[in-house]
Amino acid sequence: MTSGEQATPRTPRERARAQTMADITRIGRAHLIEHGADGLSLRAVARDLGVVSSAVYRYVRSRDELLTMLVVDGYNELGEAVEQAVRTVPDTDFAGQFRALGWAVRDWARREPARYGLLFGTPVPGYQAPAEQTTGPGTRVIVALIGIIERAYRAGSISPREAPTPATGLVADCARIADEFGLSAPATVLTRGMFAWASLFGIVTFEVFDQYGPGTLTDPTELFAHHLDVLVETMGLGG
Amino acid sequence: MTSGEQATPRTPRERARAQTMADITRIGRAHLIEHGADGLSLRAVARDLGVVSSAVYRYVRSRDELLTMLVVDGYNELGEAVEQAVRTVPDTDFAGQFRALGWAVRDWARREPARYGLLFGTPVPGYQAPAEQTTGPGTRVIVALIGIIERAYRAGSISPREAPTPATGLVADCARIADEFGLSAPATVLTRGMFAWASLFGIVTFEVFDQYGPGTLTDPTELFAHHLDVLVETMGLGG
DNA sequence: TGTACATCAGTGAACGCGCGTTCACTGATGTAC
DNA sequence: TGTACATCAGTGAACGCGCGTTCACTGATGTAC
Repeated sequence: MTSGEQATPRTPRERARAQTMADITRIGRAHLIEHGADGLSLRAVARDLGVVSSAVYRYVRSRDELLTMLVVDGYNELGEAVEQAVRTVPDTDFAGQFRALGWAVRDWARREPARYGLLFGTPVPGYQAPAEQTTGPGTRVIVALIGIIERAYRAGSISPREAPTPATGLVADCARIADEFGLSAPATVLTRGMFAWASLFGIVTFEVFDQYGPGTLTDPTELFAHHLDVLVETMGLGG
Repeated sequence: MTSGEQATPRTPRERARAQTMADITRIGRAHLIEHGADGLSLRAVARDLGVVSSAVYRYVRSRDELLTMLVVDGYNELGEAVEQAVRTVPDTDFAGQFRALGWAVRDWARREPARYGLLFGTPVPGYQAPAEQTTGPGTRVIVALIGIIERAYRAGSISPREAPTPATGLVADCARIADEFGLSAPATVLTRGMFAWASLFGIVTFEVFDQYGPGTLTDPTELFAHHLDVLVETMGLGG
């Protein structure tokens, strides 16, 4: 627990403040869903909160700070969902763990398309998420994915391919990352993990942003399941 | 040539009108780049055009119509770039054609991140691109991709895999699409094409929207090249 | 070739709207003695 | 336990801003005879 944070609110005032903070986040989420990141306005939030617009500044320094709160909130909710999903799969079923991760991302994205868009869609012009607050929550999915790959590799459950060979700079990047996270998996395995990572979000984005075109698919779930199968195969995670 | 269109402007007035239309598109592009889709405003375009705001309504019915113009414009420029790139590769080098397609998409996206975002990023809330105008230009990339796959299949240059097997509904979808476009490639080949399609854009989006995180990669080009290699392998296009 | 009329580009004012943010203030809640 | 002071939530007015869109208009360009 950081010293700046309050464990549990003690006084009524503190409880009220925590409640209002939660309300603001909730209302902000709703506005994000309805009007997108650009349509998110402190005045509108104040209106829904039943309070005069300037009062919101007691809780939030600026519109951008509210946006950051919602970004962090989104990353954490997604991260939670993914970690939770992976945990439900037996320890040695690595393909199953990856599939669970994939489904969790997709489910969350379909449930929360606007918030998914905020995190993985077009950057909001003029807004840059502050790294100190965003990095941790923003890396939970890739950390979970790397965890699966590393455990699978150590268990000998991954079949590395020689081809295609990553370029030398890329191999160096992988070595640095492996060092940083204490990984034993080689570059050929890690680059395929990065491929799976980017592909997964591409596949989810295509579905959530409706890029397949109308009437192309009778059941997008089937296509997603197929894509996951291909990714499992590509990563060499076996069946 | 549709009857409503003008081949070449005959009168000075017509020439001036065509010029102004082109100026509006050009200025709109610039504003899109600087302020995003939400920041695109007719008043600002008018200002840059050196004209009073209401004058723009002589050329464009509404803000949404301008947005549609820019969407179509973007799709066409990307489509042009992709088709052009594919053409430069020898007829029988199907892997090379796919790689050329991939690089063309990436190059355009990196050159035009804001317009790429308009086409493949978060949907603009409250705006729905009209299908009649968008569908044609919007499908040029996937049509080019399907073309490569189909020609490769007919030439026997694609090695189909049995596993993973697409679900029955998905197979039916593929049959319908194959029928519509006169394709002979089976579902197992087509679904991998769809995988490559979505993956490719996911990979490009990750790079353009900066999802890899700062300092992770020394040279993103190497990673992209690697990803393309993996996709070529996944599609069974050989080397 | 000249004239009368129709078409069209662009003007300027106006409508009603929502936004972020600041500031001096009131009144309630919390705390130290 | 009671009082004096400090803290804080929320008010209301104001600032200056930009937006989309409509409308009656002027003056230039195009066209039919």
